[in-house]
Amino acid sequence: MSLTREKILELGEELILKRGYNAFSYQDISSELGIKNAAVHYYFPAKENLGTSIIKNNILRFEEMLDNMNTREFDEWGQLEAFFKFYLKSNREDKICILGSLGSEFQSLSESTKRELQKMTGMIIEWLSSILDKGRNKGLFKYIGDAKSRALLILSCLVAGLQLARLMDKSDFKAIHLQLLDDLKP
Amino acid sequence: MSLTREKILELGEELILKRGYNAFSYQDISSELGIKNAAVHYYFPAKENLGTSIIKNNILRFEEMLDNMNTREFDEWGQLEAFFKFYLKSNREDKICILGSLGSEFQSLSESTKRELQKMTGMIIEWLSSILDKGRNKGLFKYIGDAKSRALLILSCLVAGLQLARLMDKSDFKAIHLQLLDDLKP
DNA sequence: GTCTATATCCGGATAGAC
DNA sequence: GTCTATCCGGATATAGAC
Repeated sequence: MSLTREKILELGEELILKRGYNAFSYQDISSELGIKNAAVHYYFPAKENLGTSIIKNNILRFEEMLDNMNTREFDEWGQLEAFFKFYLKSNREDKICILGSLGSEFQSLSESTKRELQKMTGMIIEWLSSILDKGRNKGLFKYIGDAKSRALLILSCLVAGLQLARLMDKSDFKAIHLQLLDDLKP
Repeated sequence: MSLTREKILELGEELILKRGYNAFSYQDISSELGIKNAAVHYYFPAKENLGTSIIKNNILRFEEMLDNMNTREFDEWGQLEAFFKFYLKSNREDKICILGSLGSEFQSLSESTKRELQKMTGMIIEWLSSILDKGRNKGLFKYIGDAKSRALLILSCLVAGLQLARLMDKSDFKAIHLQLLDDLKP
């Protein structure tokens, strides 16, 4: 694993979350890292390769988080809170969620990037549905309707919550976050 | 009011909602309308003028909707449903909400476009808060917490609901929509 | 693995004719 | 109000040297 490659992935992701996929260039990355344009192309021949790799990276980190929570035997509340923590951190750093960022530019993405984004979104919805379901069965959560619909609602709140809060006032995300928690309490 | 100008505004908005602000060019517009690049620049000298004007247009349409609802004396449920209808229509047309589209690319927008977007978002949140508040006082709605937090939550659901539904499955937006309604029922 | 150099193309924008 | 023509800069991408 090359360090430069890691740095490119990290910076590329930051640019997507802060400015958007179509608003950054390889020059933005190379100048920031003190390398040349061509060096970035060495690792990621085309921009779509970089985009797709960034999503793959996010999938890996998501899976690591799940492993970690399984190891530590988090209950469903704990798992949900751990997930929310990512969003709270993003909010602090003026970053939005990658699902919302790339989702907004979806029609302009390459086919491989689209597929990877769909894969990641599907994984998150599936996981969220499952813990909402298990948690309700245990009496930890209370909500109306089926688990998948509730997962979609909660994920939507988080995704656009970051977008709106960055636009208006960061404390708005706190408000949304608290409402989500309160709504789930039995 | 020039017809060409109207067409540019309309098409520009469609491109923002379908592909994203940074993913369309003046060429996209001129070729589609059968005119030349320079003609678009005649109406909107710089792209940021077009972006800002599109938001101003959206604000006007929002105000018209409010007037219309006042004239017809819609109650709070009726007003909320009319608002939701816009989103259901967008979902059908593979468009997302302009707040989410431009919000995702916020950091890359010009200052005037940013300001206009903030203005529009503020107006919507304020209006939504007020009908949620009035409706609850009348016993039409039921929800936990203050009206503004609830408005932020609902708006977030709608905004990212469209993003996620376009990405995954259009019927996902239906599910979110129904959950929102059910949650508000007394 | 990173560089220089370059090719190619595209996007935003303007000047001036009609 | 729309056109032709053009400029400039920037973005993606590649070839080949080191």
